Amino acid sequence: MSGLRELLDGSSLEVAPRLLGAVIRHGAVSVRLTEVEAYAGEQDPGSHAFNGPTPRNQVMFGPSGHLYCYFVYGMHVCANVVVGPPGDPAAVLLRAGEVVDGHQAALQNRPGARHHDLARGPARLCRALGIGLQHNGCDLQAGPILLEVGERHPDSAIASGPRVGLRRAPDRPWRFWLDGHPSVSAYRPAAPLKGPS
DNA sequence: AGGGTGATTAGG
DNA sequence: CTAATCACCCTC
Repeated sequence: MSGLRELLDGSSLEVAPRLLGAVIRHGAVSVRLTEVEAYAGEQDPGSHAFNGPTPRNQVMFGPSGHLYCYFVYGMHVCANVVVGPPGDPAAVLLRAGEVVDGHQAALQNRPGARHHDLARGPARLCRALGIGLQHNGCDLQAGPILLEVGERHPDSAIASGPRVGLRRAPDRPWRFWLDGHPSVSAYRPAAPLKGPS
């Protein structure tokens, strides 16, 4: 019945592109995912779980299909879908999407935003959906945040490239997006490491 | 192009 | 305890 388990079956690298077109919903607001990034847990220097379990990342070590939310840069919340079996802290970061329902409510969460900017960027996506730290660990099959299977996209519609904003492992092309979609966030390389120039 | 903001983490 | 870092957004 729930195609959700099939959707989330496999490594984060397999699941990430498959999540494009899926819908994440909270209350009145529904967002169709257009951009995601894969994180490979303890094998991935760019992952929050690279150095093993900590209080913050413990949700990623749990079962798949739950939401991992974290607070960053003093003001922003971002959200991941946990994938992989318990003990394997893999996840997919929800980077951007298009609001397909609840436009009015989303606009209240992000006053003044243009339609294609409402959920353009991981922190904006959470803001538009009203996702906060209180939703960390939420079961996406039970709510209040829900993940729903969406339309399938052919591989030819999906582009990939380097992940955004990482200083560690910036070369892995583990970011996936629907090619040409206006809600896809702009790529910015991370600031260079401090040191001799 | 630059600043804001504060939790989280590793290290002494 | 301290200091560096940070999967970002906004305004200039």
